[in-house]
Amino acid sequence: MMNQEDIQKLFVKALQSEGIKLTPQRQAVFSNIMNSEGHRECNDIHQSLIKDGIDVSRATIYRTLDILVNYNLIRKLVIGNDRAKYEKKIGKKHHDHMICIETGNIIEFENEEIEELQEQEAKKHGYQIVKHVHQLFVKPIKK
Amino acid sequence: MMNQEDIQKLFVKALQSEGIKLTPQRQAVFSNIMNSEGHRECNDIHQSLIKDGIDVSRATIYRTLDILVNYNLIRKLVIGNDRAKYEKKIGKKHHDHMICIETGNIIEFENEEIEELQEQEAKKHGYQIVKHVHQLFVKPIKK
DNA sequence: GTAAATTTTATAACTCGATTTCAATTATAT
DNA sequence: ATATAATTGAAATCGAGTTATAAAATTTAC
Repeated sequence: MMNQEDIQKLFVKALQSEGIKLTPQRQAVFSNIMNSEGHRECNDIHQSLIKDGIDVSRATIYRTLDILVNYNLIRKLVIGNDRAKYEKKIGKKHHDHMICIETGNIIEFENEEIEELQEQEAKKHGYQIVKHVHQLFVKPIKK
Repeated sequence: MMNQEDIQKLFVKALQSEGIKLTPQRQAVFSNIMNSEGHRECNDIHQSLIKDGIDVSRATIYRTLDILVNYNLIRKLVIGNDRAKYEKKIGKKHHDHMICIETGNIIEFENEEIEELQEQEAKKHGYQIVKHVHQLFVKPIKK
C-alpha cells in the first residue's frame, strides 16, 4: 500500500524527468485528482479548484494531466464523444469500464480471464499488448 | 449469405424508415462503402467518389453514414483521436480490433470466449450489453 | 540586493473533425 | 405550371483540446 508521501514523490519525480518545476498550479491539479474519487473531466477539476479559491487555467490543467498520464499516475478515459475523463491510477488495480446508457453511470469491472484471453489473442497474431480499451455500454436487466 | 440486391433493399428500407429519399448522392455513398473493404474514413470515401467523377459533399457523406450506422448497415470505429472510420457490417461476423502502434495496421479478431465472459460480467452487475468497444493497441513480438 | 535570463502561466487565438445553417437546387403534388 | 417540400453543398459554427504570446513569477548571475 502506498501512502500520500510516496505518491507525492512519484509526482515530483515525474516533473523532474520532464525537466519542469513543481509549481503551485501543478501541485494543485495533482492534489485535487489524488484526493478525489471517480472519473473527472478537466472542467470538474477546474470547478473544484475554483471552489477552493485556486484559479488555474484549463490550459494548465490539460498540460498537467498529460504529464500525469504519461507517467502512469492517472488514466485518461475517452468514452464515446464525451469529454475525456481522468481517474487516479496509482494504488488502484487495473479495471475496465461498463457505462450505463440510461444513467451515464460508470461501473468498474475487472476480469482476469478476459485479460488473459486478450493477451493470447494478440500473441496469436504475433503481437503483444501495449494498452487496451474495453468498454461495455449496458442497460439494466428488467425483472 | 446475403446478395447485393438484399443489401440494397435494407438500404432502401432504412431510408424509408427515416422518411427520406433515395437520392443519387446517398446511393453513391452507400454503394461506395458496400463495394469496398476495410476501414475507411469520410475523406477516403470522398476521394474515392471524386475519382469516379461523383462529387458529394462531406456534409452529405457524414449525414448518410450516420443513418447507415443507426440502421446497422455499417459500423463506426473511433480509434484514439483519429478520424472516425467506417466499415461495412452486414454479411460480416462480429469482430473487434487490434491496432499496431508501429504501423497503424488494423487487425480484426474474434473471440467467442471473451464475448461470453463480458456478457457474464455485465450480468454480474445487473446489466445487459447493448454494445461494446474492445481495442487492443499492440506491437509486434520481437524474435 | 538588483537586474538579467529563464520558466511558467493565463488569455485568447487557433485547430480540426464533425455538425448545423441556410440559400439554392431538385423532386413531388396539385 | 405553380406551389410545396425535401435535399444538397458551401460556409458558418461547434467544442474539446492545443498552441502562441505577452505578462508574471521564479531563478540565476553578478
